[in-house]
Amino acid sequence: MSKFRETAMKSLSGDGHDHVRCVAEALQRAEAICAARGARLTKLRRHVLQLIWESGHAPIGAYELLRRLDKEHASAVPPTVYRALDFLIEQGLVHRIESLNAFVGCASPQEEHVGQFLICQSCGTAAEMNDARIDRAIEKVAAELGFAADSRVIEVRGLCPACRGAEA
Amino acid sequence: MSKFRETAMKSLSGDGHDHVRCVAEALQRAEAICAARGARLTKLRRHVLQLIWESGHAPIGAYELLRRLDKEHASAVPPTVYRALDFLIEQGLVHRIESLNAFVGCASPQEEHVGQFLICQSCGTAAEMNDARIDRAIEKVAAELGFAADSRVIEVRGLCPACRGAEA
DNA sequence: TTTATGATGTTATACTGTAACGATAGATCG
DNA sequence: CGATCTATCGTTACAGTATAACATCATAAA
Repeated sequence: MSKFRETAMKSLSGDGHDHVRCVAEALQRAEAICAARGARLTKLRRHVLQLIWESGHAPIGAYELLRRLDKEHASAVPPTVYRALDFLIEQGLVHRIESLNAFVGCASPQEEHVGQFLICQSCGTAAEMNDARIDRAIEKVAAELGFAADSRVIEVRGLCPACRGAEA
Repeated sequence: MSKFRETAMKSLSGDGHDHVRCVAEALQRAEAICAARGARLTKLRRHVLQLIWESGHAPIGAYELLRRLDKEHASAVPPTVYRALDFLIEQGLVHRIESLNAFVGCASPQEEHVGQFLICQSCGTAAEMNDARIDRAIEKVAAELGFAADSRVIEVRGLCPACRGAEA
């Protein structure tokens, strides 16, 4: 498996990635984290998180989540899903992709980190880099300008290894 | 003037920045660039660009532009302003700030560059870094993962030097 | 001057996100 | 256990962002 795929823990049949298991593990991690913090991962929130992970490492929009949620949760409306998203983001279980107005499961919710994403323009997969070198470079330049950096949005678009290969 | 201010060419009265002149120069640059390319900087497009620059280095939303445009351009509706923005972005005269759904004039439209922004959470000013070190760091990490980087969204939020000082 | 193209006008609508308030269910404490 | 308090969720309404589709107009090229 390529490093990108490993990083993205990508599914898409074959390639050694068992996405059913990947989703299950993500949900288990979430349960454990929330339990440890006394945060309430309710049925609804868990369901939204599951739908996000089932999207297969590709960011998914709030209204698409709503459509999928609706099948088992008739009363779902926009605030329903946005409130769940607010909670999940607050707990670090989900990241928002600004350039897509979409949401993706966090690959390592235990660790503090800003989200740094590689987003494939062909297959839609978003992989987290979370590389300290990028962070340091930004911090350095900001400091040179006297700017106190806080949160960051780092979203790189391009082609993942698999899609690069497929293009040739 | 701080490096940040120099970078942002910020206005806000005093501090040595003549924003009226700054706007005029930005429009002149735009005229020259479009003329050289055979691109048509029409009255409408020029007006939108002017409104963006008059916003004073703080990103401005499409609907706010629309409201301001309306005063001298009664027929303006959303497509009017979005089409003008499409043109201006295509010509590299304006950047879109993804995390704000807003638009800001490009500080150096002559040079090819991805937009790298420092955005002050207090005063709203957006300064372009456009630093090759950040670019290289991202390129390197992406390459290690086998990812072919294309466009980037780099938006750092925090406090500019002036607002840091004011907080103390 | 005709014609082709690009720019704008116009209407309608899709997509994204939030405010505000009421109802409910879980936790907490006497 | 029952009262109370608070977080969660239900519900309605609406605000904000963006585009599709087609008509009309203006400019540049032939």
